[in-house]
Amino acid sequence: MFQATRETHKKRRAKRTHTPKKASTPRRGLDSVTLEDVAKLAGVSAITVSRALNHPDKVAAPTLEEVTRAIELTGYVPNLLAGGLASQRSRLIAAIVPSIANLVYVDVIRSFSESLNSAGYQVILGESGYSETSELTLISALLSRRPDGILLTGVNHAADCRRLLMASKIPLVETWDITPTPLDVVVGFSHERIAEAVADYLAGKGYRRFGTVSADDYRAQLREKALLTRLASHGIVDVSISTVANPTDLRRGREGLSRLLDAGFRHGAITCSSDTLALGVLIEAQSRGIAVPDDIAIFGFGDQNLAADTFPALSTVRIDRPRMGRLAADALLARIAGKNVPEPSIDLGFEIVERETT
Amino acid sequence: MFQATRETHKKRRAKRTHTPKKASTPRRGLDSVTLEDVAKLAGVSAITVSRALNHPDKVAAPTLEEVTRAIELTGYVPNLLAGGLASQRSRLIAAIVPSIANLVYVDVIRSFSESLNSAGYQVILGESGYSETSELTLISALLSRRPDGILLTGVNHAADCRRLLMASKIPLVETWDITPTPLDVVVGFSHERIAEAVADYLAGKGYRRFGTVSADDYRAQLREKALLTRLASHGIVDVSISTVANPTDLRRGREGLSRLLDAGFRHGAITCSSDTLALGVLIEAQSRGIAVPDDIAIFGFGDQNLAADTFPALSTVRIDRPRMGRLAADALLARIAGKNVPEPSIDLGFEIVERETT
DNA sequence: TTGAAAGCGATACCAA
DNA sequence: TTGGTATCGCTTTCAA
Repeated sequence: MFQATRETHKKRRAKRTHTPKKASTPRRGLDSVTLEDVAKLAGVSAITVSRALNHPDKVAAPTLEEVTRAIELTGYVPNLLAGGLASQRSRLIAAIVPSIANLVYVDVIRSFSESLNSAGYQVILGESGYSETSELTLISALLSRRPDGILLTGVNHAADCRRLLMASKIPLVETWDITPTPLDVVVGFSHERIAEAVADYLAGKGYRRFGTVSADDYRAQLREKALLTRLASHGIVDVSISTVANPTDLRRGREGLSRLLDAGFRHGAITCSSDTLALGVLIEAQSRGIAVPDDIAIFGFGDQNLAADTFPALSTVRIDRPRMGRLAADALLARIAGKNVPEPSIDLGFEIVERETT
Repeated sequence: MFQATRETHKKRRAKRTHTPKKASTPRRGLDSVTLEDVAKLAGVSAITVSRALNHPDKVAAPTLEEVTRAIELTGYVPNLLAGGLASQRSRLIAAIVPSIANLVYVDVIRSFSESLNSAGYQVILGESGYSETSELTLISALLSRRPDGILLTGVNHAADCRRLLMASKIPLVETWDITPTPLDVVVGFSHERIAEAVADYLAGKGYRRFGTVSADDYRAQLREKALLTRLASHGIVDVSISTVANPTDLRRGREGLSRLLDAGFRHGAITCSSDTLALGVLIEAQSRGIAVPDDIAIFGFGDQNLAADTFPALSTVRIDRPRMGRLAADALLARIAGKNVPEPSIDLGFEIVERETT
């Protein structure tokens, strides 16, 4: 039966050709059923099927029912390459993260994707961090899919990236940082302000000796630098620094503490650029019989589930990552809808989570 | 200058129209430069530019150079929606994982993506695990992008999913499990055999009392069941079971041990469905002053960096996840190239990693 | 509410 | 080695 439909269809196509040639090879797989096949079966035109799918409210109820039945019967799967090309809307969102192996970024992407999925979009991920391909190459590759929107991590991008992104005119949201001059919209927080808050907090508690265990990562270093500056303004300059490679894991945290101890650090406060590192430091401390937080206090960052309630000796800075993802999605959807977001710079803020008597 | 080019182009288009109408709205953003614009500038035809991009070896060197220059000058970004539609090759691979928040799956996806990226493909991820949308919906959504290949996690799929996938005729690789009857190709290992090996190993060490801390997850439960069966064949039936929710994290591991202790477990071996859980169990044990592995021995699964060298009290089962990703990519590429993979069922195997005197 | 015709930007096929 | 022409499957615009 579909065979017959197929033939008719083929003939019509052939007729349109001025110099008819051999019929093109029959379509296979998913494209063996097209909108037109569904339309034939439902006794309507292709465009009506398209409407039934994309604007069901613009189609009469009985027609809609007929079409729906035909779609199920044929097992029709829309071709979004064709649809996207025709409509100039790919329903694709590109998201660039430093690493998908880092839970803090993944948390954001998950809530971001969730929001967008329910709005009919799919998210395609690009990893910028630890690969050899430049960010420009990555962005170009993603742009060739003609995404309707883009999520970027951070607010610092190479000049050629900025240029390309601006030229593309695609709605864009930057995350994980804040700036008064976003490319388009930004949803994030100030790493400097966080570092200052932590410095003030710990200095206020009376700590005078400090250690840091930070990942070799742009934002981690940003916080560390701001921390040192602020501590200095409190008159504190006795800070041991340990930088560890990405990705951060417990082992690196353990190593970080070992190195601080090697460098002569004994008592005081240690700030870590992630909760994973903080936990590694805690584990190393415990295995060496160092009392936490009595001998050393440990401060993390991110409020990864890890640290939150499970390890009462760890204080940390809470970032509402799911919220960042949701707000980023909302902002992007608004921009895609053509709205000019009233506030292009959204500060999520943060919260210092105290544990025990850090 | 491009402005002029634009006009010419428009006119040509208009001529082809039988009933000429208002010129269509000018293209914006990325599509403001098309293949044809580049071609004009390079003084060749569109198809030649296309060749220069996709089959540079089929284009004369001087032409290629000319075209390359024109591409740079114009900032041309190919439109893969159009290209994919015309060529029936999207250069997109869909990968479905239970969760992107679980490092073990991410490890595989990363090496998988890396291989595919260098072969000119992009990977689009779908999360099947913890969402409300059914796997069928997810697969349909991904199929509408017309991927050239698909990666699936696991070998058990609902009947309607199998049907849809078979009908799509898209090359497919299943992972994380093994079966003599894959849908297409499978790269993985036998969870049963692993569980049996662990059971034999621990029974051989003389352990007679067991506890398990397993995630509420298909493959974890598969292993647990096989473990129990095998232990029973060793005459061991004294097993306390603790099932924890996904995603597994350290807290859940701690809780798992607490529950086993509540249930009266005191000495013996504990097998965990992930290294994260195992580490949580270890941490809880240490905080309670329980000696590991003297009082209780802990066995993990996966050889997550976490456990490997950093925690010498933990034994585990090593799975070569990056290799799984690479092999999956290779198999998929072969299938896309139309080759019939000689061995459609690739067993990765595993390795028991002993630590201290478990 | 529905349909006809004209593209969307690129590639395949054949011819030159 | 290069180019003309006809699609690819769908949506837009406009008309009925």
